[in-house]
Amino acid sequence: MEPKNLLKRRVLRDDVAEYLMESILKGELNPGDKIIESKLARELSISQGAVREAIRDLIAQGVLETEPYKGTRIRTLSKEQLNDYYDVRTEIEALAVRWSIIKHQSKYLDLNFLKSCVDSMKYCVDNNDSKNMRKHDMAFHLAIVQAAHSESLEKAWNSLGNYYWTYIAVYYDHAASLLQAQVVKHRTMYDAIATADINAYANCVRGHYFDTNQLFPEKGNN
Amino acid sequence: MEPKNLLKRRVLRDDVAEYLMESILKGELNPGDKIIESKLARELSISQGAVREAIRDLIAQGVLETEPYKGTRIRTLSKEQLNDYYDVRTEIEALAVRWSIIKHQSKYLDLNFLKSCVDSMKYCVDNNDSKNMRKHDMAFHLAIVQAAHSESLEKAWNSLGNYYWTYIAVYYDHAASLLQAQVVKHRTMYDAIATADINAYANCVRGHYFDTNQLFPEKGNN
DNA sequence: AATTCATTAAATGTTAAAAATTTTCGCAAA
DNA sequence: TTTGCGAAAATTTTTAACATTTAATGAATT
Repeated sequence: MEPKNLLKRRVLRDDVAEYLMESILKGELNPGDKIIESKLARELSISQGAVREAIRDLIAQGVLETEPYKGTRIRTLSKEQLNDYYDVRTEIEALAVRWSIIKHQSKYLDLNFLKSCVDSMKYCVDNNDSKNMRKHDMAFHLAIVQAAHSESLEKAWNSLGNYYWTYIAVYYDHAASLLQAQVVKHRTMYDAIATADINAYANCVRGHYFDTNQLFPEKGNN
Repeated sequence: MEPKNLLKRRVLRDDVAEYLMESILKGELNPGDKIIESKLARELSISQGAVREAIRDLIAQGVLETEPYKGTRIRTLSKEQLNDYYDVRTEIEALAVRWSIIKHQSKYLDLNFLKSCVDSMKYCVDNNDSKNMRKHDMAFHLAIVQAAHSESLEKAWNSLGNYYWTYIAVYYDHAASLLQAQVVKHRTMYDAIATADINAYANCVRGHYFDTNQLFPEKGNN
């Protein structure tokens, strides 16, 4: 047995970061919006320092962006940047599948869990619960990345701000038909992994482009 | 013309982070060593808050690691972790070369600069200047990653803490013969890129393992 | 009308000190 | 010798106040 840290101590910055993420995911905060340290600190009845630390962490996760003395904003990506993001994420996940199969003989690949994720996604779509749908979506992809059993690969993947962007994409475009298509696509991914067909997985996961013009209609600056 | 930020404002945390990196690179701080905020703050005659922010940034870059209320240490990697790190880095750089050639027709690939990096590396090796040798080494690899013209890919690459680990590997093993071999290897990489031979590059850059048992001899805890 | 320049308010960066937690160390008991 | 307890010291976390910078406003000037 590995002596893992079962219970991690939580510090204030973790709560703030979580609160911010929730606000974003609930749509209360949108890409481009400014985050004012002092205001947020007052709102949560804590000090400015804790907020600053949370902000710094979210910047590292690719969710926020900042410039000295200018303030912090929720990161916005142009359509080119968003497609670039998906390209990189796709390559990393494809690599994860390859390694999980080739390097570790699928030792860390929990097919049952992956299947349950897809099933849950379908359930959520049928019940129009797009929020939880995204959670299962993320769980699916995270499980794949972790199956590669590579700390560095997981680090690289996390630096992309997946949790955020995966949500954003759906937030702006939650047509039921598209969600259904997502489920189908994930089922295909699952099949590819289950049969250890690395090429099939790569092909499936690639070419996953959004009509980002539709996602981010041009609008005035704040 | 793109309205880029030519001059970025510097804040204290940047100076602190730089100071810490220098200390590490000079060998004054070693993997596993603890960093005490209050002591460092006194040493630099600044407040503890600024140190904390710098630490948070270096954690994101994979250089430091921390646990709530327990403090911060310079990250140590087991030999398995170090090899894993190189595996991931290698894949990302190979991908960068592929994209720089296929997606952008080598538009952002500055062959002259790459060549100058290799030449500088050779010069440093001949003059036994391993420190600057590493700088040119890093410049070489960074240029390759940037040639892919992918913001997300560069982000992922940066999250690995390359600057730090590249140095560490050499710090512990600076046999001249090994440095010479490094130059040869980089020349081979350059040739592969110059002739747009993606496979050759991938083959060359792969299998770049260190004898990490030698690099990190077992020793007692601090 | 457009531009420059002081003034001012708001936000970020920085410092310093209090509060909370962990670590250390002495000492008694098994 | 080892183990366990408790107080003191060291360190991290959190707070609160202060300093600096930016952005906006408006008067003065060209």
